Amino acid sequence: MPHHWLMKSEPDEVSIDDLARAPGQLLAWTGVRNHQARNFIRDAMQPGDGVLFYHSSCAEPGVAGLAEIAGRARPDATQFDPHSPYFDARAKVDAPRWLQIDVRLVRKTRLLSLREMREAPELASMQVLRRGNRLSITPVTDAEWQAVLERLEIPCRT
DNA sequence: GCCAACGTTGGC
DNA sequence: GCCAACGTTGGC
Repeated sequence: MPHHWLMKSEPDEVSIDDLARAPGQLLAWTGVRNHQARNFIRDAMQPGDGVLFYHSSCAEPGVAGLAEIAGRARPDATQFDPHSPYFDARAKVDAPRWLQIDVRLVRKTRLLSLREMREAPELASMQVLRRGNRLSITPVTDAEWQAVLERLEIPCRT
């Protein structure tokens, strides 16, 4: 049973256009430093899972495109890099603490703004919209996924 | 294990 | 820049 996800990225760091320009339109999703989000990568994400690529902490927050999980979880390389802002001194190569996973662009979409998402009754219970939510990766239900695609006027995949 | 202090997230 | 909300840290 495939899952769907919403993954937040600050466009100043990695935007939907960065993903579109990447070789193979594929990027490793690194820098997750929250246990719950990491556990989604480790335990639940499967190749082919749908991803709502969400721009956060920016002038126009919202869903900026569709992507898909493109590989398996593996140790996040940035945890071992002393020059990375995501360096974790407690992580060891033989005992990694954090995971990354590849994400491939499906298509860029119009921006489905946070405001529009909040106004959509079908999206009212989305985890990402819940008060106080700070998780950078949240599950998206089938119904929410369909509703987002409808709002973006994109035919649903089978 | 408790909990105050502090840091981070992220919309506005 | 503000601030609510939440996570993490570290003394006890």
